[in-house]
Amino acid sequence: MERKHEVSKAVIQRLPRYYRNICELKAEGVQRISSRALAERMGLTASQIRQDFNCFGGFGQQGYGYNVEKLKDELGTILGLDAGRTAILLGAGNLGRALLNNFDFSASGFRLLCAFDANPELTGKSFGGYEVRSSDTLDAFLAEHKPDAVVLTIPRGNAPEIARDLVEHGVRGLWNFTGEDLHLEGLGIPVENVHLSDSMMTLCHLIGAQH
Amino acid sequence: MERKHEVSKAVIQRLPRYYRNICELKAEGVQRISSRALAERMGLTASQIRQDFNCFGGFGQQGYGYNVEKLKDELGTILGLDAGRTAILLGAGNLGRALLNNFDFSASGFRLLCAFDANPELTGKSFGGYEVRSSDTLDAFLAEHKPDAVVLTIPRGNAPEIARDLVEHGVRGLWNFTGEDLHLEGLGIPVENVHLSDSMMTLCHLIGAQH
DNA sequence: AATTTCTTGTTAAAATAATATCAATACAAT
DNA sequence: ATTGTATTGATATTATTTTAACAAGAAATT
Repeated sequence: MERKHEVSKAVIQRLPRYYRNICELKAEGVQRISSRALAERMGLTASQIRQDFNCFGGFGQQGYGYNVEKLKDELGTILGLDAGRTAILLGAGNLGRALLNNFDFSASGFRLLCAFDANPELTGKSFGGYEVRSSDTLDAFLAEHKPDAVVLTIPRGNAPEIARDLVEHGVRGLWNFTGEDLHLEGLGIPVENVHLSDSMMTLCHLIGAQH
Repeated sequence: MERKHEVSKAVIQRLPRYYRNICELKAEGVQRISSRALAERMGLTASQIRQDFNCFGGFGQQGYGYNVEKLKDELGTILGLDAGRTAILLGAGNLGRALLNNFDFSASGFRLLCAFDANPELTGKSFGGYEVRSSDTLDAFLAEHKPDAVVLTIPRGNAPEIARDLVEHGVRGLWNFTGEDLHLEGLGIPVENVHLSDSMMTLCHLIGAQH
């Protein structure tokens, strides 16, 4: 369960995909699976799967494979999905509201507390069951509820300053949709910079690179 | 300009980020930039940037650096943004409509032609200026307009069958939001499987791994 | 109970990716 | 013009990641 050295970013980024596939297997009623079968399903090598899992201590059994139920729990714990983390959303524009209305935060390990927006017309309204509050009340809220993460859906521009301010108020992670890459690793604060267009551009390139 | 060997996936996936930063530099009025300055800005090493660019033939100049305008054009061409690719969107549910209304397809190299949905109530309506047509007319449309890519925003379930069918009708790439990973590399068809939740789960883990 | 078949965890090897180094050369300054 | 400075592209080195190999051990079979 305890990691020996530091686990590489490459491994970490494969964890959600493992988790997804294991959840699917469980839903399909599968009770056990071998690294080989999982590899075939996911398009990886069995070796890589075993080595990845072993970064966190082996939870398989020789001659048997991996118990799906146990594996799901282990991966969930490693991902911290059961750690009861909380988050708020900052910026209830089009993108922010789309997330509020449609994204399942709890499935990603976060309880979303509420949203904030500077536009007074939005104050008091709700989207997806989440209340939008005035940005004026943000600092007080942070001090009182100490959310772990902030979903940044504000327009770009002063995102870096706002991010720094949030971190100074105790925020421990950012899910950044502003389009402006934020780098707070120096402060030890993880940031996930989301750029939907990147994958579409990659696709554009790969279509051209065909044949 | 011509690549020597096969360019690795790691390099390809950095291209959109390079392109973004170069666009920002151009917007800032910067006319030239050295690999060192760009590295500092992006949090990479100068060596990596030079090696990445050189995968496609060096477009820098010794003692000078890279001309921002030229670099933008080169990266744009490599990404195929100027190749005039076309796409359609399949599935005008919440997510599909959010994309139609808000996503800038042209900035990612695609001209979106229209959307399709099986729900007759949506037929004829428009979102973000894109018309929703009946799924019944899809095959005829594919045959006539031969779009390069399909944005898959249908519910999961029969996504694999639909994907295969699209490919048989000439579609050359998929931007897949169904939640079910598709693997058509065997057919030589690139697929970008999008899982927004993956980055949020990664963040959840990283917050727990702090200190 | 003995034997065979699986399958893991671990170690070793190979492949890949990132970084450092440096000669070549363009620009800038004098 | 000459010298000094800056910076690339290429090569070499180092680090990381992936894959392969295999002993150890569990389950299934006879």
